[in-house]
Amino acid sequence: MGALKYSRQRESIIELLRARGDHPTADMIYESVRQIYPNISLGTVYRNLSLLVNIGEITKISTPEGADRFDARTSPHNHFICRKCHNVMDLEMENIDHIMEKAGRRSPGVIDGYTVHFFGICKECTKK
Amino acid sequence: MGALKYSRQRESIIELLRARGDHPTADMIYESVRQIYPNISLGTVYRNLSLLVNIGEITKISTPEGADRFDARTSPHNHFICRKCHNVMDLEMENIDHIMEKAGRRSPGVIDGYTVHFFGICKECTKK
DNA sequence: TTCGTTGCAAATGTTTTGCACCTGA
DNA sequence: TCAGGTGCAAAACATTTGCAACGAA
Repeated sequence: MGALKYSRQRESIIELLRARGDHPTADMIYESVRQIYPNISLGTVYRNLSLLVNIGEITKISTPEGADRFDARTSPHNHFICRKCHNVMDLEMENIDHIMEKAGRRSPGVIDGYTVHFFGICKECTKK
Repeated sequence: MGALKYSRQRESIIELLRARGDHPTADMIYESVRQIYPNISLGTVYRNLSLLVNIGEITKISTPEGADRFDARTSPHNHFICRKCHNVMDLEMENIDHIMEKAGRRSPGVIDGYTVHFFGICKECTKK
């Protein structure tokens, strides 16, 4: 593949993702960026998101419900997913990288990473 | 919702899932069950899988690549996912439920479960 | 000029659903 | 009998891709 070239669309996507601290879907990002570049297409959003994930600039979060989420925070951290509203939230907790070593002992392959999703009902949904 | 009624299709799906120890997609299950009930439809497979997941008879595994996988093994265990062939494999390892307590301390909601996916290259793919 | 990028639309892959008929209890 | 289950096909989603035009280097 060739060298990356600047694109205001891509820049805008990554900036937006950094500005909002949450974990929007491609479509949510599309709707947001559209307020600045009304002509941007959903395809461009998907193309750039996938490119940014590939170069490690952002992270993709796949959940059992609905579309994939994207995260500008690349430092390792875990997520809480609400079973009711399906929102994905950051989870501040001490490092648990030791589980990788435990998993590696009888693993069917060499482990180079992991993701943990914690499930439950979020505070907002508990109120209702 | 009303009471469950016996159906040979559902029975066949769950038996098949228990027989093969792997984690097939809905379509793989469809193709397998079709050898016994050639008239079964993909819709029926999806409907039953989702029903079985809801009553806790089986488990659904969502991965970043491709269709969801299904697992007849309901006792808690973790999975290894190959970044190359995207196969999902069981991972025998000591219990790490303690991470739930750690996560719960500053969680944005009450945690009632979690899933861990370990990533890497499986033994088969390493050979190639 | 070159080649990555974009907008648009069509295509793909996965999963859900409406409906008329079938079947277990 | 009758509510749940099924097959079929269409619909609903989420995501990818072909292509001609555009734009950064």
